[in-house]
Amino acid sequence: MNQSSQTETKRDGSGSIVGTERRGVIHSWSRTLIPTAKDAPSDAEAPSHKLLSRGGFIRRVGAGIYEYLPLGWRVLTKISNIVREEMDAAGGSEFLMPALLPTELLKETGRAEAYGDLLFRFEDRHGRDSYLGPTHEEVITDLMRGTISSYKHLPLNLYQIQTKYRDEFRPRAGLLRCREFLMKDAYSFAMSVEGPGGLNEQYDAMDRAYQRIFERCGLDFTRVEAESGPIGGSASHEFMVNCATGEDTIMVCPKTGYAANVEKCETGPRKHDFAGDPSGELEEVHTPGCPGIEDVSKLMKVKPRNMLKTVVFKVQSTAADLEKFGEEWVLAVVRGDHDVNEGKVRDAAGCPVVLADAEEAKAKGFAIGFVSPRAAVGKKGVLLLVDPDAAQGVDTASGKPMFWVTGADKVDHHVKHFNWVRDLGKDPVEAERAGDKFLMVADIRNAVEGDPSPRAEGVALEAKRGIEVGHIFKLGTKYSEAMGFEILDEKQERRPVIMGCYGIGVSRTMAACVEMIHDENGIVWPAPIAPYHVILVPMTNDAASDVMRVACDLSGRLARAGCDVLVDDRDERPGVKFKDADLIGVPLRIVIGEKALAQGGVEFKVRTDAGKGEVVAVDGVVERCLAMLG
RNA sequence: CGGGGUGUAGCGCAGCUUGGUAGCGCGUUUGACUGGGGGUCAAAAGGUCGCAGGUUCAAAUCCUGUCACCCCGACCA
Repeated sequence: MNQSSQTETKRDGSGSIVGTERRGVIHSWSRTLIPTAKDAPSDAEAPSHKLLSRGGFIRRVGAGIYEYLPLGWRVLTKISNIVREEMDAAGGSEFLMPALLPTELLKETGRAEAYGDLLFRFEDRHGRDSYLGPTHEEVITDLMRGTISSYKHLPLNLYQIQTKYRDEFRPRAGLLRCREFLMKDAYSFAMSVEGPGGLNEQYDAMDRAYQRIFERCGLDFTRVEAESGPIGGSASHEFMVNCATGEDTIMVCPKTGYAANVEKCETGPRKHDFAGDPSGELEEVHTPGCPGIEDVSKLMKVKPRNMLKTVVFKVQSTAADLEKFGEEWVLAVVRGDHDVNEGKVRDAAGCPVVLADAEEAKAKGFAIGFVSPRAAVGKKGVLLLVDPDAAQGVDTASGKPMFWVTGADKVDHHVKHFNWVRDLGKDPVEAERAGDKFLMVADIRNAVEGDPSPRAEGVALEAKRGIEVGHIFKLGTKYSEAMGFEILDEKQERRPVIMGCYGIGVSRTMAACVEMIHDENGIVWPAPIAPYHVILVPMTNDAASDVMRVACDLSGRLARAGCDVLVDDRDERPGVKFKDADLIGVPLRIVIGEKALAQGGVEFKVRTDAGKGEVVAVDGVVERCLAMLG
């Protein structure tokens, strides 16, 4: 086998094994597998799922598991190759790690627990605990600590394109949320954050590479600031394909271009004022079995925006930290129609926090589900954090006293007419003025549409939907410290290596592209990732005909010019071929029929144009294609 | 994990209430006619009705269990 492949290399017409110009492929529809269908499987809902299924790109094997048929694989290969080129250009080296891994690897970072049920775990026949990799930080850190021993080996950036596994509770939307999916993951290693070869430089290089990758793929995308999430680390950006059907919400400042996901998005300054007269006598209401805002809202017929939501956090830190911070609990208060943001609570409190364990909080005297801001007063070591929109004594819209409903601090009860000054247990206006360190007003909620932009005064944030296709993180030393990946620097000091990690959901990108752009006839591929650039539709498949001769000649010329060509040589009626050509979304269609051919022409049509297309001289059509494909 | 739903031919579905010969459309095969946006006619192939028990002379249909899958929610690099 080796021998024959060597021979073939020599037969390559170029006589060289490097630097040859790319030659396109020519495939016949009848000699590949493109099972198009009129009906999508009944479980397909998302447009990308329906169209990729109907077009014969993918086929479902099990929940969240898909076969990539030739058409689908061609698209994935094209995306992968763009990713490869840009990663290599940015200094990355491709390699491959296993997907099947011993769970032992996760011991040092504790991520088997952190991932929980999302991790595909099982025992092999010898009883060894194993898992299928959802990501590979531990694996590569383990590799590197056994391989790299000097700062002279750094900086480095390694990447792989590989199948990943996540045991999603609910896979959905076809390729958009799978249990098995194709992903590119890259990892960078550096000795410093700043300076040449440092993390920041590597991160910026990846940032630029990602922008080029998604531009080259022909995607309309937004780069947003993001929370780094469970992977950990210090800075992070997401690349979102702009698409109204996207699962993720991003916030955009229309003036400055600032963009962030809802979790990360800052808000501009918002005014607050606790002062204001009570809207009425404090009144207790029986709300049995209604700990949630929505239930209470329905039961009491009160709008969520008139309710105060109080969420109990526990400070998560060492005894020494406790001494320093002097607080053990954090009560975060936001308006009922807003969501508390844990990251912002952490930043405002100045220490790590976790959502309190219900039992533990109850033991401390918090009536979980029925807590009010008053619960913070009179207890030792409880910080009261209030979002500006909740810290209002007057309803700014009407000018009337603000009507608040909040918990009654006992199970199954809420109160009406809560007033900050009268009912808190201490005067918040006075407390603020005196610099009370157990009362703070700060932005602690997720941004919503209409919030003031943090970057431009008087400009409101807009909400947009997107599909996350890329994510880059500055990891820092999280993994190298946990796993003892330290090497000597030029001063002979042992230091943990500084890491970054960079992911692209390759299979998700394919689906996101279909979500982003399609029409009632089918998929519309951007040329760089289309499975074929041109589909030739001969109106007869009689091999001896002029039509077929021209089809052969044209496909050869197109391929030599670098176009991937699909020849629809099926014995089907024209209507069927046209419908299928539109469905699979090939950017250019050339119909070769006797009538036009008699005048030396063929019909040239761009996928998104209506009608038959335009008659172009056979001799000029290759150039025309190349011009259109840019 | 909570709520709802579905498993019948490759795909989409009917039949189940009221037990008795397994059906329709698309697709597939053969033949003829056709031939520029999913054609027409004729013939044919293809199903242990998710699986396992039970009731019954008889189960796709009723009962019990089980598995799988989907939708909404919760969760989510």
